[in-house]
Amino acid sequence: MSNENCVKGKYYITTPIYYPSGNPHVGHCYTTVACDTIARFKRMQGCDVMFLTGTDEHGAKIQQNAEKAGMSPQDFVDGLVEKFKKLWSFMNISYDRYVRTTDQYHIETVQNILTKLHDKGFIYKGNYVGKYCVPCESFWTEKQLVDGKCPDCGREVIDSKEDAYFLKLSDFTDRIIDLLKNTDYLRPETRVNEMINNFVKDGLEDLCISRTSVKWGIPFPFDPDHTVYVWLDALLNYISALGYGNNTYNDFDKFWPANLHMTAKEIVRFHSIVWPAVLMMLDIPVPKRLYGHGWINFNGAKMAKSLGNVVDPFILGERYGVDAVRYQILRDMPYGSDSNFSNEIMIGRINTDLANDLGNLVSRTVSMAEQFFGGTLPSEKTSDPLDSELKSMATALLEKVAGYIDEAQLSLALAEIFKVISRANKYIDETTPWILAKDESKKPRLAAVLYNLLETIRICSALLCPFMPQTMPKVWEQIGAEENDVKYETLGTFGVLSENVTVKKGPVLFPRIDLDKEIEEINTLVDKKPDIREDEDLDKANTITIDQFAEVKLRSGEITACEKIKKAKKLLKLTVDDGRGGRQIVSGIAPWYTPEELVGKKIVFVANLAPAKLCGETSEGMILACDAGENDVRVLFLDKDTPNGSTIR
RNA sequence: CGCGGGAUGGAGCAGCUCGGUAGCUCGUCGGGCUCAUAACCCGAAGGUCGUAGGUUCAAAUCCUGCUCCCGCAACCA
Repeated sequence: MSNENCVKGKYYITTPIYYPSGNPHVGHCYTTVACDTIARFKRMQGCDVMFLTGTDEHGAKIQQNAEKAGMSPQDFVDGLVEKFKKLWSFMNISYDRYVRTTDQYHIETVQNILTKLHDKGFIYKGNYVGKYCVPCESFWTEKQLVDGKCPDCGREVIDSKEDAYFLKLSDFTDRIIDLLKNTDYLRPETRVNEMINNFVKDGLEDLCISRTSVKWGIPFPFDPDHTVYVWLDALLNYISALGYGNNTYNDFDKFWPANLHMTAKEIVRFHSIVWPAVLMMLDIPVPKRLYGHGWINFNGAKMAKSLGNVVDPFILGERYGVDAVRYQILRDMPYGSDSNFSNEIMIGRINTDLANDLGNLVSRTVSMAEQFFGGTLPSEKTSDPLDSELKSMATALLEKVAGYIDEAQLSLALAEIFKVISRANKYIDETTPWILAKDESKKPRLAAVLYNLLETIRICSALLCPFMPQTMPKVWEQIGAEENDVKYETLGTFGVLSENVTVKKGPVLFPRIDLDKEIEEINTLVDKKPDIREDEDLDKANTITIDQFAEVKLRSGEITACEKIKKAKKLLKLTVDDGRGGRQIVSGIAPWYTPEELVGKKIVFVANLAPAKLCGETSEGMILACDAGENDVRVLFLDKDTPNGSTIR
């Protein structure tokens, strides 16, 4: 039953391909660690697993960032890919294949598919009469515009009549609705309504899939002036990496359709609508399951003792151990919704679950076997009714865990395992082995108790191995389990370890962390603020001339009136005396300033900024303010006697 | 009325589909034990289940209004 998901003997699981930007934090690790755990579990079950991850390397942003860094885009992404691979190897990610959208075979596939879709009439050339936002390099339909402005940045959009290619999504509205509503393709179910209500219900719109402004992309084979929209490029990785449309790999027939696409919730839209539609166009079956998980939230947790947060997975892994990090992020992610992360939560998990419950259980069990029997259990054993609950819980565990893993409910799988671990600790209290040890005639009973504990540990640790692949083999060494004792087939059975098993105490598996001490150390780490240097370097690399600076006209002014814009959360509407006729400036400082405290204040503003409309209000200029920490802003105020409208230089 | 999620003992959550003694983890307090990583086991305190109504013999659970939070969207000229 739990094998249903790999009856064919194969299991194909994917992470999204990551868009390499910024420093990786624990959030980035979640999807990948989750997939890794499932992949490892499936391998244990005997499935032929293909676990794919990779990077999404095209697009305007990459191009820009490369330019800023003074590198070619290819060199730039090569460097980033190394970072990712280093992280994955550090986190013990057992991916089978790593796809890059700049790989030749992927490009080949994308171009082949474009030709195919074009031939089939699903791609057509249109005269794009939509709106284009230059800074965002994005096209928008009239419907998408907000107050006639770019919905992404709010700037003016221009009419664009350039040639563009479109993907005929509109033909697939009904089939997509059917897929979302009547199959279990998209999970959790709450996302189904969200997608249908927001994007599908009113009919899908054809998707513009070409860009002429972006050079760093895959050119259309039949029109090389156009490059492919990055999302289409990216989605195709799931089949290009199997060899669809190229000759580099030859695994498509074997592994497609994918068993599970794992993604974070914000990209469910592309995976639940565009991706299946493309597959339908190609007459390829859709994947079996798309799972959109929540996010790891970093500021949701109030920090009781003002512990600074470190979210760099390398630092976390070094301090607490990679397995502990893997455990915590999987353990605390609930089905479908978001989870919180903080160093305190992490330390709590390590101390209670890993150190106190699991680590200590192994430690006390092995230790007793050594003290009472010199490490090797005798054959003669006496059972007792007291054993039955522990035994039945341990033997029933496999099926429960396998079921949860098939549903991608990793936190529940872990909870289930730790229930058994907890039961084992209780069992020790019930059976009081240290008392049995004092009575020579009770030795057979004592041997049985210890054996039952070792068996429970064997089953739990084997099931935990996909979650914590580094530490569990150390457990097996201690409890004297051979390779054959932790095979999947043995995990539903009690009594697999040799009756004369020999244990060997080893080092502490998960050291307890002293919370107060750790807080101090973490805070000194955080206090160093290493970001500043990076900023300076960036500044030095991006110098401007004095003439360029002179183009920005800064002036002084006085706020004569101020009110909140009702529709907006962050906007204040300021009336500013600029020494001339006065002007209106809209500013996003409502979270930090009330209108009352601003009236009468002298400020600095940019006088020659192009006017813009924000939430329906015109803004002629921008007032200067500075970031004052994580989530704080301070406006630059001038002395009261500063004349209005004078030039600042 | 843009879309959606949420409000349950100090913290984080489950229960709500199919109404009927409010459960789990952490924390706190008390006890037990000593094999163990000051770990483990037991017990206790602590909740009028956001608010106001309605349906019902009975509502955390169904219906309606309201308040507040959080995502998305909008938005920091």
